[in-house]
Amino acid sequence: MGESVNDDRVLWEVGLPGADDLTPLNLQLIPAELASAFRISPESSKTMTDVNRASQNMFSSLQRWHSQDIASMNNSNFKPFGEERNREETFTEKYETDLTREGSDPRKLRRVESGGTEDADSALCNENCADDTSAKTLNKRPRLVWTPQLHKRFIEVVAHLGIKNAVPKTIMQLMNVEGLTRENVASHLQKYRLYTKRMQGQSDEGPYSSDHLFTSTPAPQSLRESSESVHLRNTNGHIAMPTPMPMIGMANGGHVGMPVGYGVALEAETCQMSFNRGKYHEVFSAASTTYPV
DNA sequence: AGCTCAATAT
DNA sequence: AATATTGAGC
Repeated sequence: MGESVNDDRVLWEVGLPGADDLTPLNLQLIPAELASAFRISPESSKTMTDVNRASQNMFSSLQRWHSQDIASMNNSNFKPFGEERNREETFTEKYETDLTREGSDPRKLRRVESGGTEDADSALCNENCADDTSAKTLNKRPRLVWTPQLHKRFIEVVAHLGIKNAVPKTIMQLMNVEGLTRENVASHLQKYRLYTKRMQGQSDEGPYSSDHLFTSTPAPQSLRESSESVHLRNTNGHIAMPTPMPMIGMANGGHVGMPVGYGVALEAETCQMSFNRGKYHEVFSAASTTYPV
């Protein structure tokens, strides 16, 4: 428990002290008497929320550092997420900071009930909040934007898994994208299957045959009915899909009123992939993966 | 519990 | 148009 913030983001486990061996960070490290004896001004005490937030920040900076290869892997002129660049909060930080509730996967905390904060807010809202129950409390997740980067990883993972094993949960786990839900993947997968089916019927090419988007990426061997992705697994039983990817694809469909910060798929220009007759081409325009009719 | 598919909603 | 949600059947 203590050694990982989230099952999907286990970075290290072996050789590190367990939770029981560590002093909880929300406790004062220096006894009050000792502190005053050395004129150390006491730190403000930390709540679990503070500690969790700090952990999240640390995790995120590690992931940012880690994800530079992802960013540079895409030949594009995208620069790795800059260190000094004003850092966007990750999706997880923004919506799922409360990790204190043990045993519950944070991504399942879809909506949080607000206990009795309807006083001042509801006083301010006069007309259109009757149905909306104060959007703040709903804490709704922005819709996922399947950027080319995300889609590429999706494709890679599906290819790795093979047809039989490419199910939403497994895909989600292998993609290792923070904040990505099974529902996100299921929805995308459904659409993707429809697309591939259409492609099947329309040309001689199967879905995985000549589209270099599908074949260029890692897994030629498992394309055909691989029942084992065992060789991909590491000791955890988790899969060795290396670099965790920060959630960069969240956006609000371009609607107003949403604070900028988590949308922002990389830059104004991103590379859009679209598919025609089993081939793909790249268009520079708005950013999301499309399956043209 | 989870997968898939269709229909529907946003 | 893209994604989410829901519900049914398995």
